[in-house]
Amino acid sequence: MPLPLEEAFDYAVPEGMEVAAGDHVCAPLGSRQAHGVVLSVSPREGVNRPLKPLQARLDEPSLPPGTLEFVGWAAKYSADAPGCALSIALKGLRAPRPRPERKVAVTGAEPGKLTDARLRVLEVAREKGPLGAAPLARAAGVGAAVVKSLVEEGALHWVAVEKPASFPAPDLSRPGAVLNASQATAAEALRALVGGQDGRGGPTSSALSLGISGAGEDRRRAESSGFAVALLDGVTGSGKTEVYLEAVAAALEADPGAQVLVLLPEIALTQAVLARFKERFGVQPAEWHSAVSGTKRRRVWEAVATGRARIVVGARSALFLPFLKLRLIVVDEEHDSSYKQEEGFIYHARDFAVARGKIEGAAVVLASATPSLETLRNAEAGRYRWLKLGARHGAAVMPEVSLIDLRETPPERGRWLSPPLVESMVETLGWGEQVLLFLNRRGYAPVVLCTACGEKLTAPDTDSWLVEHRYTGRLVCHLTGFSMPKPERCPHCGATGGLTSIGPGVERVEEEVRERFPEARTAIFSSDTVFGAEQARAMVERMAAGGIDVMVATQAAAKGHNFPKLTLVGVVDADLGLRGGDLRAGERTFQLLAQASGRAGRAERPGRALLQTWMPEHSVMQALVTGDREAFLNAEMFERQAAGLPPFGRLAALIASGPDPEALERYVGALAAATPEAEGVEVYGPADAPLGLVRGRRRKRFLVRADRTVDLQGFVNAWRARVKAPGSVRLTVDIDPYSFL
DNA sequence: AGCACGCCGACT
DNA sequence: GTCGGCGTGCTC
Repeated sequence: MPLPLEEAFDYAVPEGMEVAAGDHVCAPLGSRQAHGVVLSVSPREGVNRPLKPLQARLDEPSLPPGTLEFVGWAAKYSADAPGCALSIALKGLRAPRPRPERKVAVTGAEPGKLTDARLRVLEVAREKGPLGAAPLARAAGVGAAVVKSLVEEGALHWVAVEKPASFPAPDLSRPGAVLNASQATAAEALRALVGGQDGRGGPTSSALSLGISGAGEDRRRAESSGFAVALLDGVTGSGKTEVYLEAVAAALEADPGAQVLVLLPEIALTQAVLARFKERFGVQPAEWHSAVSGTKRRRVWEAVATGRARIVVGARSALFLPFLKLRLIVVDEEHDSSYKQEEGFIYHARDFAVARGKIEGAAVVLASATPSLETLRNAEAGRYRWLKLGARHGAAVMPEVSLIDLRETPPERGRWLSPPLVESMVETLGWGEQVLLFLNRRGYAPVVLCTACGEKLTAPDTDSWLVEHRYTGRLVCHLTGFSMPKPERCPHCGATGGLTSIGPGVERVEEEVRERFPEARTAIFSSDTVFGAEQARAMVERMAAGGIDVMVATQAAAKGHNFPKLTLVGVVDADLGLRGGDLRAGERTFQLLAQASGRAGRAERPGRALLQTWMPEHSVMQALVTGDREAFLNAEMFERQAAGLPPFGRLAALIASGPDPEALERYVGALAAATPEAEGVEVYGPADAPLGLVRGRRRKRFLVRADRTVDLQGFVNAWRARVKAPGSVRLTVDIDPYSFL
């Protein structure tokens, strides 16, 4: 059942009902009927307890065996209920069925009187098959009344016609893009990988220690299949997309039933990306992400389950679609942290893509300009094929990156742009070129402080600062979405006029730009100013066409766009991601800044990137300046290895939360006391979670570090089973945590 | 998840 | 004295 139940339930199959694994059924559950999926059917032996009978078999496309296996694996890996994973896989079925169209068709019966008009209608209807009443009348050149009367007299009748789903087959005869030598080599390697001439049976269970082990049959299936993983590693603009499109083509050519999944970070899923697929294969790929809703969602789900949709482009949850014959998964921007689902059923789509590839016997291509340490480690160890793309496509060169030491040249009080950055902006704008100022912070100011009492404003039920948005005049909690108008007086001490905005957000930086450059045309690109793909496209087009001189942007604009006249990227606060000391801070900052810097000078003009920092000697900053990714990664790897942290060790976070502080404290204490002793495992905590209060619930947190050889999920499950949580306390397990909030 | 059961505050 | 609030527990 797609419900948060610990296990699958057993039911009796009533006489005369045929069901098989993967079939959808309706089953009694307590006092109601629930939708479920058959996991397996076996003779009723040794079941003493009475079983309720299934109520009905539902007419829906069955879940293919690979999907079923993947769902089970996913639940085990995430240490969560199987029903939670299943629920994601069935998301497409919860949408309404497309309403069949009402059309008229001939019955064969003669109408009472056969006029010319009637004759024409019947002829058209006979020739063209079922048509809507209005189109039929139009085609026959008669009024609607003629059709209506023919229906009344029984010569025509209404039929329900399913709208034909439009998932036309891709056109594989189209030529691919012209590739440079480096691209061609990589494309060839990928073609071999998915075409099967090479790499069959490649890395198996050792590839990931994702723990797909065991059952002899699975292993045989995986080994005889096309499972193999490749890392497509190339700087921004090196043309990774063209390369993996060749892998897509190869997979589709190799087998007329083959399906391909391309995963993208949600914000990268724009019309522009879909257009590239359309250009390459002549058809629009099936699209799957949170904004695809209603009947469209169901159509895509059904088309995937029946094999009609051959190319699916989607966000992380597309990984749970019921593919019949998945042969290739591409994970673009594999390092992107938005692949980590942090709420509800917790998973990392990149890791799960590799697992699904193994289960389905599909090739997996991970593409990035700044691969994650996890992936690099696998590539270095030879478990993934490592394909490196060389220089940038076309004539452009990488921008020159330099640091602005804020200790030496700080901005004036209340300003955020340092003199050297301003000077460079003057130059760039003087040449008629564009500037992108990058600050990964929405709104006007991240903190509002009362100068009378010193209180920083927070939401009533959550411990994170309220962010001031001047554009809307509201204070917003970016964690929960809570918002309120900016008050006149301090909610804490009641003083008026003491509320001060602390620190910069994109709105405030844009304000400074307007003050300094009154002539410049400015724009803010963030999720608060740009809603949806349509507006994003419009903004990108305006920038590309030169309609904006200075764009101030959050990471919403850090990737994927090509602005030929953009030659200066200024990073307002390069240190931003390094504060807070989480495991991947350095790595993430490097990735983000490398992306942002890579925006400058993509065409024939050389670009510059200026990074404002308080710690220019930090290894992240040095790596960005020297362009020595290798050295930075080596240092980072060394530190992780020494500490036994990912990718050399494994982590799990346990977060207990509840409204009653005492009950929570008692439970967490009992858990701590019950920590199992295990070789190669350390448990830290309980500590107050960094945001101790969220949505009125107190939170406490444990962190488990384990050696790679340890069964981490087994440890966590055994541990939590020792202490029963009171009803009011919830325990969330996050395997491989990314966010440390 | 949904639904029932159960135990405490504002109504007739 | 009852309606209904949601906190708690169960569903093969």
